[in-house]
Amino acid sequence: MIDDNLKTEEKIRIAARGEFLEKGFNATRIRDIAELAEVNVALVNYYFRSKENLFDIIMFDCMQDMFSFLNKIVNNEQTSLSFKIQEIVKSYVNMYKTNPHLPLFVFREIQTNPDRLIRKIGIPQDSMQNSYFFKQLGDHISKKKLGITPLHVFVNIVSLTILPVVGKSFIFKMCTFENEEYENFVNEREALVPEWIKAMLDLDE
Amino acid sequence: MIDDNLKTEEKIRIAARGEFLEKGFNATRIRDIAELAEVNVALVNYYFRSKENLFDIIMFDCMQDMFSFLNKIVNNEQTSLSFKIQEIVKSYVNMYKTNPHLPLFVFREIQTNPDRLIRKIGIPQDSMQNSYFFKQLGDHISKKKLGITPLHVFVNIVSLTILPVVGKSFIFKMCTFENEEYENFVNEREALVPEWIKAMLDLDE
DNA sequence: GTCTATAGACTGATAGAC
DNA sequence: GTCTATCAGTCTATAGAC
Repeated sequence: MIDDNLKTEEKIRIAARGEFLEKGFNATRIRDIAELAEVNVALVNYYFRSKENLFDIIMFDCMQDMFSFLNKIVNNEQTSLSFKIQEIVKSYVNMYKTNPHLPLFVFREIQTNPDRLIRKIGIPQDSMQNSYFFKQLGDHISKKKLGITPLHVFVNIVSLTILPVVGKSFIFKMCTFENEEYENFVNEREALVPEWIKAMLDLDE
Repeated sequence: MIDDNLKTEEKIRIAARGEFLEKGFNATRIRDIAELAEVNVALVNYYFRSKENLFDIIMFDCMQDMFSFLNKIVNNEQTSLSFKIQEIVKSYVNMYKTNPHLPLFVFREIQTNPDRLIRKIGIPQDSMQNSYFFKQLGDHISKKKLGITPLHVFVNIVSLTILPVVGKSFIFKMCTFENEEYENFVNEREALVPEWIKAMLDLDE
């Protein structure tokens, strides 16, 4: 599974990420990480000092994966509203394909231990409300005299895109699905969600 | 916090639910449950035999809370499409107020241990796809010739309503909020989400 | 850097007195 | 039913040999 040619440190990192994302901090054992990485247990502590420290490193990466591209999209002053909407949706659908456990993991861990994360991971507060995207949305909404706020629109985009990922098991519980079918379902939404949002905003182009 | 006049068994049950919902199975310690319930540690095992058994009981209740009202709404042949949409949204917003941790907890635990849950908790498979609600949606969609499926609509309703709950911490990460403000935000959505869904469906009444 | 062996801490569960 | 005391198991972390 994990490439043998990688350095030990990297093998541990990859294995740890897989385990933490799937099981969370408490249910993950250092022994499992070591086994998955095909290295000796003691090496995990040798390279990363403690389980908690290793977790923080993985978590930092995850937060980056979850937020950093978003900041790039929403602060680009060269792109249109509808382009930004498409990009956000596309990015999260893509995340689903490469990292299906990521959003649920991040949601849960922020909630479980918000202090540590806010302290360690430097995502600027208010990064959304001060973004160029929110300014564009605000201008558009007042021009069209719609009875909503930029925040509702943003939350709608995220909701329609991410819930099918974090709530996959919930949906599977009520509807029969093959995994492959579900992939199609999510792919369909990559095109549909921007359409729905644009309709909500009475946005043409 | 927990009423002293309750029977011991009930005090433990309430405390356990609080702990499991907030921290999940692994991060919860029997000792914490006992402390919160203000009873001796040994009594938790006396009444519930094991931590796992206690968890299963709590989980069963949670699944009921999460799914049972939904089945009632979607299989009612007397109510209109738009009424059903409103009811689903209202029920989940209400759940947010009384049980804010419930959806995230359920999502996570179904994913972590899907087998056990499917075995023990008797929610009929396909309950959604065979529901009267899906039939109504299907009829309406083909009448209006819309390019979507009932499942997309249902997922949209759940997404727009539940993501602000499960992803609360995510949203807090990017936007400054007081808890009270956020409650308002969710309340606004209780009226907005049905409007958005109806617009999506080109539904008048 | 990598291994074995083990210390040290924590947790779930129970025996037995009241 | 409730309590104290304790066992048995598991896990992280490290000391020390190679």
